Amino acid sequence: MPNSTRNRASTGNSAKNSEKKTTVSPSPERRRELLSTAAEVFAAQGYNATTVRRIADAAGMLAGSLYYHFDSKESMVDEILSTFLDELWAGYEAVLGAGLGPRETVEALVTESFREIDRHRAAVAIYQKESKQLSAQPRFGYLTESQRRFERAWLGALERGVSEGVFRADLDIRLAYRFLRDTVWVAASWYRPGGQHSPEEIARQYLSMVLDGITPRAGTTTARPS
Amino acid sequence: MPNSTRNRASTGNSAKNSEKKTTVSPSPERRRELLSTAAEVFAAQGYNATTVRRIADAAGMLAGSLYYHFDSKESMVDEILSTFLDELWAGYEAVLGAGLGPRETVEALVTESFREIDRHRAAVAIYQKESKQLSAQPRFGYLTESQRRFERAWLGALERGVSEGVFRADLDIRLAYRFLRDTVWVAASWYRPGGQHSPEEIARQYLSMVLDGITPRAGTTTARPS
DNA sequence: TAACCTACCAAACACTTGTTAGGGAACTGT
DNA sequence: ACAGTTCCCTAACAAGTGTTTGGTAGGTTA
Repeated sequence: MPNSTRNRASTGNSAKNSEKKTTVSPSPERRRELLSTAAEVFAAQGYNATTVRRIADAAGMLAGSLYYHFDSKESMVDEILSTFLDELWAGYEAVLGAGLGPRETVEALVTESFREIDRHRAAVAIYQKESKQLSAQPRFGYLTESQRRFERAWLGALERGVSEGVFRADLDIRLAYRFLRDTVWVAASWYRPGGQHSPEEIARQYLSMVLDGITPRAGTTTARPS
Repeated sequence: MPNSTRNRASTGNSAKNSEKKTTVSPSPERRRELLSTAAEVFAAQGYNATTVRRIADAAGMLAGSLYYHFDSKESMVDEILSTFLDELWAGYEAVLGAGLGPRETVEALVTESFREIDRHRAAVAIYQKESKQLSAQPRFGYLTESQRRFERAWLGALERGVSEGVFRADLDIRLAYRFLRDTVWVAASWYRPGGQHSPEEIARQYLSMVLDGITPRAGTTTARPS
């Protein structure tokens, strides 16, 4: 039995959102508030470990009341993840379409990623932990699709960089891709906004390590005492 | 109400295992078999999302039968994680006690980590995903303790390396630590044993990127066409 | 044959889970 | 004063959860 007529259509699948409802439509502002606290709880406890009542607690209401705003627990993560990915790809496409060189593209992608972590750290953490399980369900197919776009974008920049000589040619490029992708996004698990490092500064440090390594480059003395 | 007298004491807390039971003691071999399949399911579905009946299914028996071998679902992860950490630290301590230089220590730690991922990929994946939540419970306090040992070992090597000049001094060392730690262990999420890369080879590539970066070093021509 | 042990099954238990139905208080516009 | 809308509460539901209890087939030992 489908749900009643009171709820809005989920924004899920990050695409079409068409349904005419004249009966009831809860305010989108409250929706966003609730989604924000839900995302926080999801990120902290994990999706499956989070009960609807816990979210309601954090929001200062009872479990059933959440269903005035949302169809289901599932549609909450759906909306959290899809709105995050929409914003993420808006930023990514801006970078990819700017006609930058491969090295500058990688730099811009990394920086943009850390900005996104700064803005949506809860959503990123959820994406990190649960996307693998969620993407099995057809409803969350856009997660798999996004992952493929991701791979194409990064691999493209890396390959161009290798052929242009700005990246090393002796590396397994697929390994390098996973290396980059992981190092950037795991940061969401420890990053706390308002800390001593701005996202741009973290990006700079990460890029410095990824591009040049953690050992001193030519020109610096490699001391070897004892 | 505590559990009955039939089960063995959990090997958890990775330390003392003292209790005299003369009534019943299931064979340790079968225990290990079951723990292995349980670890596989936990790693694939997530701890909370995994039901006891699913584990029993994968083991070819009924849910209740698992309780002949184990106290609880919790004690299963406990034993999986603690035995993994025991083996891990055996390898780590061997490296740390070998009197290597800072760079060689880092290389050995990374290589050892990938070997551990090869052997215990399921346990590593579980550790990655659930340790944060689990460590909140006092039963899993050894997870937090292990994390601290981890930090000390890595930070120590990095600091020594900086003061000896083999690592760059201009990096936030704490950031570098998290960078190293994460990049190594996330590999468990995509690594499949029996693939085209041996753990040692993956370690070599990772170390090459981490130590020297993904851009060409001095001596190589940095082409810049157009 | 008898006693015993190992390793499982069958069936239920108490509890938690996501979700629904109906109602009501506060505020709005008329 | 009225109806309407928004937002939440109370109370319950069915399904699924981890766990327990008692039983039993098959092997080993005496």
